[in-house]
Amino acid sequence: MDLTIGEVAKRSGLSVHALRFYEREGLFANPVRRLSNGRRIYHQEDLEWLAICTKLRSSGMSLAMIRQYIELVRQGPGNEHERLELLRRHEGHVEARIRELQGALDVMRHKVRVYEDHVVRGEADRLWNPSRPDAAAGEGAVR
Amino acid sequence: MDLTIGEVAKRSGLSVHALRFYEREGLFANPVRRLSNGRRIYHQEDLEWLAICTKLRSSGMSLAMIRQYIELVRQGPGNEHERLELLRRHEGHVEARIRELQGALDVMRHKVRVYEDHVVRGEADRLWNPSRPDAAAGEGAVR
DNA sequence: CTAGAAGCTAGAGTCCGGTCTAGATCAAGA
DNA sequence: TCTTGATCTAGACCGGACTCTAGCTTCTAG
Repeated sequence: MDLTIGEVAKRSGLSVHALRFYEREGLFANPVRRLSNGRRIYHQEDLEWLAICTKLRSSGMSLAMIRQYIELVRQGPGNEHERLELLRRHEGHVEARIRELQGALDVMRHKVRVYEDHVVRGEADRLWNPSRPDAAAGEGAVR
Repeated sequence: MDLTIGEVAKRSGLSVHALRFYEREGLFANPVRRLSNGRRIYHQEDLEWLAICTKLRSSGMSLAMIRQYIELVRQGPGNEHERLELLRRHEGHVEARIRELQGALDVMRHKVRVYEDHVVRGEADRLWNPSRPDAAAGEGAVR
C-alpha cells in the first residue's frame, strides 16, 4: 500500500514538484519516509491529509496558516482549543471574502442589466466608460 | 477641480506607487494629463473609474482583464457586446469562486462542530490529525 | 544490456500585483 | 533663504506559491 510520489501526484492533483515543495515547507505532519534508495513513499493518510490541505488551499488558506495548523498537530494533544481557534479564524476570513464577492457580484449584475438595456437602445458606449463621466453617475454610481 | 496624485491616493485608497503603476499598465481610459511641470493631474471621472476598478479588483478580476475592458472602451462605440461578454465571463468566475468558498466553508463548519464535540469529550487529538488516519475517515472524510 | 521513464537535490526562475529606492526637481511655508 | 514635503523617472525588489533546470541515480520493459 506504498505510493510513489508520481502516484500521489496523480491522485492528489498536485504536481510532484509541489509535493516536494510542500514537504520542504513542513506541510506534512510526519516526515515523509524514504525507501533505502532515497525515494519517497507515501501512504493512504498522506493522501487524506493532502485532500484536506487542497480544500483549505482552495478556500484561500495560506501555506503559512496550514503550517501553523500542522505544527499544532505535531505538538500532540493538549492544544485542541488553539486548533479550533485557528479554524474558526479562517472561517471568518472565508465568510468575509464571500460577502465581498457577493457585493461585487451584485454591483456587476446591476451594471450588466443596465448595459443590456442600453445596448438594445443603441446608446451603450456611455456606460462604465470613464471618459464619459455622466454614465455611472447617472445610474446610481458604482461605489 | 484638479487633483494631485497624492489626493487621488487618499481618496481612492490606492498608493501613489500603485497609481503610477496602473498608469504604466494602461489601466486608465484616457492618458493621465500633466501640468507643465510634469506632474499628473486627475479629475473626478478618474476617481469614479478607480472606484469601479477597485471594485473589480476586489472581486478578483485580474489587471489583465481590466486592461482588456479598458481597451474595448478606448476603441469607442461598437463593441458593447464584447464588453458585456467580458463582464459576464467574469461574473461566471466570481459565481464559481463563491460556490467553491461556500463548499470549503461547509466542510470546515462541519469539522469545527465535530471537533468541538470531541474537545468536550476530551478526545479531540484524533481529528484532522493526519498521523491518526482513522479520524477523518471515521467522520465521513473531508474530500 | 540498454533506452527511457521516474526519482533525487539544490537552487534558479516565473507570475502577479504591487512596493520601494535613488537621485533629481519643484513648491510652499517659517 | 532654507527646509520640508510632494512629485518625477527608471528600475530594483518583494512575497506567495509554485515550477523548472541541471546533473545525477535508479528502476523497468523490451
